[in-house]
Amino acid sequence: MSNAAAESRPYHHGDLSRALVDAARKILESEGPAALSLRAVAREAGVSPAAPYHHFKDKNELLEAVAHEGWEALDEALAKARVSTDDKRARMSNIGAAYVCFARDNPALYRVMYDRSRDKDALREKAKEDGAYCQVRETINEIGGGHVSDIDLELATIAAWCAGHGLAEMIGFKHFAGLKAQLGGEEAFLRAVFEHLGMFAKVIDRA
Amino acid sequence: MSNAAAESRPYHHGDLSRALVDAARKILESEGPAALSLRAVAREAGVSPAAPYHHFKDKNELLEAVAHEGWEALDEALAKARVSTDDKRARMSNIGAAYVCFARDNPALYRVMYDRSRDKDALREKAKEDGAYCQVRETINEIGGGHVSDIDLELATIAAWCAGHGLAEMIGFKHFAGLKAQLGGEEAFLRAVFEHLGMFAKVIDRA
DNA sequence: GATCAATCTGGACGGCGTATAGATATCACC
DNA sequence: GGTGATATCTATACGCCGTCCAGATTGATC
Repeated sequence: MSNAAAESRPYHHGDLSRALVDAARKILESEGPAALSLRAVAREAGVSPAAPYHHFKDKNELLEAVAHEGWEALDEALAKARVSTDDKRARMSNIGAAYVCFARDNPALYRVMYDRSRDKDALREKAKEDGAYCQVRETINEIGGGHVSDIDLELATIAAWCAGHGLAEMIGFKHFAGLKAQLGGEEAFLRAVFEHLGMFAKVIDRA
Repeated sequence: MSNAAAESRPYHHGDLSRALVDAARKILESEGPAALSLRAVAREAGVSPAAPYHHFKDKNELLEAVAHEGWEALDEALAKARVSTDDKRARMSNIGAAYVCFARDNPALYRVMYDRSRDKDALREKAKEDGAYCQVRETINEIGGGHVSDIDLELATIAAWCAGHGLAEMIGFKHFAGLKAQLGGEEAFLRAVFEHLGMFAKVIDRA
């Protein structure tokens, strides 16, 4: 079932860059980040180890493409959470839960996304303009009724993002298993932690 | 200056495992995590590529030893911050700042520490018993005047840890440079974010 | 239909983690 | 104090990795 294109593939693939990104995501999901070598991706796509170099400068650029799609998927997940309710506070909580659940459900992809960000010392530019980061900021702004100063808005967004990321990285830790059971599941645990963070307390209390 | 032991070293090193860990930390600081290969560590220590295998089962076990020392250093940094003031709330804030500053000042080491934790799906055991994690919990308990329920105490500690870790991972992002300047430095930025987190609001407000 | 650029293959290079066999030093015991 | 067992280190080798290059194959252009 793997190596799908091996039989009777024409010499020119047609859309190899697309196939390579798909192959990379497939390997990422099924075998984890450690198994994600350029050669393995090429194998999965049914081409020689050197073929990817006609579509990506190097391995890093391929991973960048994978990460890019990850950010888009995250944008979508947050957008869905954002329109899930009319209650402003619940909306914020839902976004937080959606963020962490995305990381939990796509751990390898999430890892690649952040590893690429770290190398550039930046969140993806698009996320800042109109993506996930911006959605969080806009939601906080709504909660604050539009009266929040620019600097507070930025700080609150950063605080929310940091809290979400921190929780996302640790949600899988075995250490938390007992607590999750005690609270009635992972989602309940998640919201309890958010509550303890007094998430965005400064902005919310002012609203 | 590197490869210090190359000249006239006896056939038996004396304390190679110690030297290997030191070499690893040196490479980590000067060249970053990507350059940290077992072979490079052996070169730095002046031994053959196979020598480390008499002291560590594999590369992973060497990194585990490096991470272990990292956690000890973090414990120490937090302990120092914890006795820095009598004001309970300021103490919490100082611990948070100390945590993030540790990550900022030892980025490569911090990365190794967490990468090892992730592979085990757990924070280091010792941290949970009497290390950094426990120090945070104890401080939160002090703030709460000892009246905080076990479950709330655990949740608050997790919340604090997640927030600290999230901020630690992002403190270096270029995106924040303008905001840092506007607020008068990194530490001011850091405390502003903490404030927006309404850090440990639930416990603090109950105190 | 000839030419040219794009795409893919095969083979090569050095570096990696790791395994094995053999050399050498240390130490325990007679 | 010699002798052997044992711990430590070296030399060498294997397969995998990322990457590069020369050459084969293809599709597009005139």
